[in-house]
Amino acid sequence: MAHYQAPRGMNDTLPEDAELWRHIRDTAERVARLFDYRQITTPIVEDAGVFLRSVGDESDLVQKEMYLFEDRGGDRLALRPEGTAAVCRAYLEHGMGSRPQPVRLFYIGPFFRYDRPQAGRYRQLWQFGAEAIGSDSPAVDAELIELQAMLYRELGLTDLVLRINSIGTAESRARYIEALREHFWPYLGSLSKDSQRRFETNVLRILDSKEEQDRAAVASAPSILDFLDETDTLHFTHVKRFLESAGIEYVVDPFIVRGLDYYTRTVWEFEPASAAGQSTVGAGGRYDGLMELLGGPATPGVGFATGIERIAINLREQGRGPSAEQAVDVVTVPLGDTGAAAALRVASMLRAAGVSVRAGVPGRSMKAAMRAADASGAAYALIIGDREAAEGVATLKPLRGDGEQRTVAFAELAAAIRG
RNA sequence: GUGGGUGUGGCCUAGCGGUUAGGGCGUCAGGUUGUGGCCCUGAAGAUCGGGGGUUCAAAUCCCCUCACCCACCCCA
Repeated sequence: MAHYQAPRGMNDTLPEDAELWRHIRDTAERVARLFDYRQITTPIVEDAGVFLRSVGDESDLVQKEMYLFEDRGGDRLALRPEGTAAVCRAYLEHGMGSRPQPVRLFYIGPFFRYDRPQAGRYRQLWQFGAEAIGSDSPAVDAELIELQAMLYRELGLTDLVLRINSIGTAESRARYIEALREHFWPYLGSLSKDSQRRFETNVLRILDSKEEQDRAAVASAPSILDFLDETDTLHFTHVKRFLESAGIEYVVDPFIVRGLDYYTRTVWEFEPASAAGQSTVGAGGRYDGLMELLGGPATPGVGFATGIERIAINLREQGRGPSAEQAVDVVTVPLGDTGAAAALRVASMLRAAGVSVRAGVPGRSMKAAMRAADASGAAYALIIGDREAAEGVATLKPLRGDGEQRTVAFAELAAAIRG
């Protein structure tokens, strides 16, 4: 019979990967707390409107990538495709506007996008994200970028390039889009097929076209930075200044655009210097208009999200990450019925004392039991047969390095093992 | 969503029209009496991703399908 497989684009995380994942998550949470960000956990499912209204009806994320379904009560729900809108919904729902501003939050968890899978691109993906809601200060933009940069640095993920841009307000962007249309209009016939389509759907996307034939038209295109109003320009200037004083290297890339409608002003991306394929490791931006889209009062916000799988991929490529899986301290070698019973008691005693113990399977030959103990990587084998059991002792045998085995009373074992 | 590549026991892989589908790693059991790591022996485990077809004969050729991967699209 045909065997079941995990759903397309969704993966099991096996024990050998878990160590790396835990390292990434622990580091992320630690760094977030260093900046006084506190964890928020929202449901994996939201009212579809949370994303439809905020992310933008026209975006690909909503148009073709969102898992939508109706529950038995007829409510229209969505598997969350991203974190920011959900965090903002929670901010409004719980009246966080009356907390000290900005409210600094981080989250980590699975997200869902109905994409065609590829390496580093999955239908269920894990993201770590941080949001600061309630302040439009450029210092907060810089703080988020610094947090994200520190996370990568702490993980040993060098080789990343930070690219930043400002896409202004909805109004200045509208003027820019108009100017882009005018600019590309004369070239339309010579543009690539994709870009001709983008001309209709999303002109901004033409800017990051990889097509050779689009290059000239793109190179001479106007820059969004020339369309920002005075306050947005000033805001961007301050962000850059703060980054400099924080010692964070960046490049301004006026061609960074965003697929989600809610972004305003600052946007940024971290990419491997040797960029290729699904390479963006994390990206963020400011979203001053988002709260109103969700029906709340005008409230500025800024945040980023980073893909755990993509971090893991990059760490593996660079040969970073935790060096070895942690081995158990002790493996018991139970012999005979009385010995097996005693081994169980000793194991629980040791665990209570904080020593990790793998219970050896009774009934095997001693040779097999010792082989298993050795293969486990444990520091000690603890032999408990009928003979030992009768005397209330165990044979403690070091498996690494030299060192003689010795007979130790049950009560002394924990101390003997800890050395 | 578009175009392309790949798919052999848990993992890596040989075979590429007629083989009992071979090997390595791993797993389990042994190598006499309660002691591992090396070595040796043995065992289990594959209808060759799945389904159809061509052929006297298919893991090997063709079609469909599924999954992964690559380039787009898009994004973390």
